[in-house]
Amino acid sequence: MDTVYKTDVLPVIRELVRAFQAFEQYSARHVRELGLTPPQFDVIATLGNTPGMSCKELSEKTLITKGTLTGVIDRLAEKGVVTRQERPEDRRSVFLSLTSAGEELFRQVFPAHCDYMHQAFSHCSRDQLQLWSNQLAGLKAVLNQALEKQENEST
Amino acid sequence: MDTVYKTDVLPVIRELVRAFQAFEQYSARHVRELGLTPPQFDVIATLGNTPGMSCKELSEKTLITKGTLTGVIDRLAEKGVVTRQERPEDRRSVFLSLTSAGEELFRQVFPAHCDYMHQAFSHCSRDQLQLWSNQLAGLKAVLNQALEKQENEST
DNA sequence: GCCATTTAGTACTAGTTAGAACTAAACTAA
DNA sequence: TTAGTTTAGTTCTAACTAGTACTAAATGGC
Repeated sequence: MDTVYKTDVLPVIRELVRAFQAFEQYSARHVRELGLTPPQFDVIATLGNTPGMSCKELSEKTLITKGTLTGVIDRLAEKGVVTRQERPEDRRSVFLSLTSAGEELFRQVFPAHCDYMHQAFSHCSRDQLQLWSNQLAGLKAVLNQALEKQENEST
Repeated sequence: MDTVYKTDVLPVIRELVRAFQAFEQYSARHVRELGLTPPQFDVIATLGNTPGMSCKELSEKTLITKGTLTGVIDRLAEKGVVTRQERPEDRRSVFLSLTSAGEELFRQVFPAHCDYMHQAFSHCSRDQLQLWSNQLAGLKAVLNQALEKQENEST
């Protein structure tokens, strides 16, 4: 194992942040044209093609924290695309699902956005895409490991 | 060039978002312990070791939009770590720089955070870090190219 | 059964975000 | 010069964000 110098770490971070921000800008532009915010799209995409799920489960899948999710769901409920239902088996929990208008919206918006994202990568080879997803998975794992270690140390 | 299927694109995006969020969480935890928010740290790190710069230049380097930057600078000015000065040669522009307290803070906080980030990658080889930064630069370039194309089409 | 703890979701705060409208200053072309 | 345009920064709005505190319900140990 070679020694890691600080000059090697900063470029990784800089490029990660820059790549993410480029993705965010490109993606958000289209999502906003569709009349949604990125977190709202995220929720609709996650609830689509499922019977529904709890707030907690949705939070884990979208990586939106529960405090934030309350507000996002509020606004989607106002638009009439998501409903909250009580769950008799656990009365603390809320069952979230798309309304029929929500399903309709999902069918419109989700494939359109996938196509849009797909366009950005139309000139990339499958091998390149494979390499990116593998390398990013590795980077993610390293960071999550560091995060876990940090969490254990702080207790 | 192989045909790119949609199933190849989504994993790249998912892993990019997950990797970025893992970084954000890990990094922000330390920044908050230092009494700063991530954008505030970003500004101090960018102004450190420079004579200062305009709002526009700072905005370009940190990727914080000008509207947001006004508020971030307001709060840093209240803390007494950043100052706004007029520029005689262009009275529309503002010259931002660290105060001596700001310089002091920079010298404390910047190396500490670099060390902290460095820890996360202590078990990675230099080759791995090189590969990540190269691959991320490539991914960023593809996304920025798509973004530019989009901007030209919408005019 | 009862108390302590955990869990699910909401409420609240300070700060960040993008985008659009706005003000003032600088530039540019006729 | 003078009108039109561009540029720098601020202001404003709606929405998101993490973190913390809170309420109510469920669970676990005794």
